[in-house]
Amino acid sequence: MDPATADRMASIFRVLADPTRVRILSALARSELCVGELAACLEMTVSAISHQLRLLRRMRLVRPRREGKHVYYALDDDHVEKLFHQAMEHVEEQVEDGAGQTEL
Amino acid sequence: MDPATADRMASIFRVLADPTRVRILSALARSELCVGELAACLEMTVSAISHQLRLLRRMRLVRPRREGKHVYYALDDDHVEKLFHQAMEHVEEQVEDGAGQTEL
DNA sequence: CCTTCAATTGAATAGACGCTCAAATGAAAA
DNA sequence: TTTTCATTTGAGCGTCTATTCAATTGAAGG
Repeated sequence: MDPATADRMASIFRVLADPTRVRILSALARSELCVGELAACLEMTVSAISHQLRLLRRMRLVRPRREGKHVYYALDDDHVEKLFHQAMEHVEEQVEDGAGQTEL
Repeated sequence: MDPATADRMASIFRVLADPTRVRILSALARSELCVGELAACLEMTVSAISHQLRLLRRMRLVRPRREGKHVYYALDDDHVEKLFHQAMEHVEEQVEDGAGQTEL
């Protein structure tokens, strides 16, 4: 695999390599939410969430929709949801095995 | 999703969130290779490769096999190969779309 | 036993990343 | 227009991480 392709691959995974982003996507998988709701839901600052949403927007994983003073976000990528669920199964299997630790 | 689960999910993705590790796994997907061969193949130092292999070993994604003075590595996780290929498709689609940039 | 050589390891460095805080947007309401 | 309020943005900071370099390990061969 050429380095450029490897970079793109890594970029995809890097987006999902952060607990906050994972939780955001997980929450949006249940229902559309605005920034404030997401922040409350994850018990984090609005600013922190907004920063992460910027990344997710840039990667086309979420889509914003303005409604009055609120901006509602929704998932925007089927592939990611698939990746997500497959990783979920992987995690569950690892937990059963007592394999791969959380630490890197 | 609870924070602990999100952490485990993120850990899975973090392993694949590095170009070097992606290239290592990609190379091993074609054939078993020893550390020196991998280093030559990726044009990187043996040390750098070895450090990465340690992570991959710890996560049970690769398996070492000693043969004389050489240590041969092979893939050790079906799930990862699936994740890998799905992400590959995702990358290809994004490239077509001209969507999500490599930059974060 | 001593040498050789592939691989591993540890310390150090440089760069990337996530969060916080404060300031700025911008759309809607008054 | 002016105010309000959700969201966005930029700078700063602490942390994490990938690579390098040097030293070490450990198995095979002389």
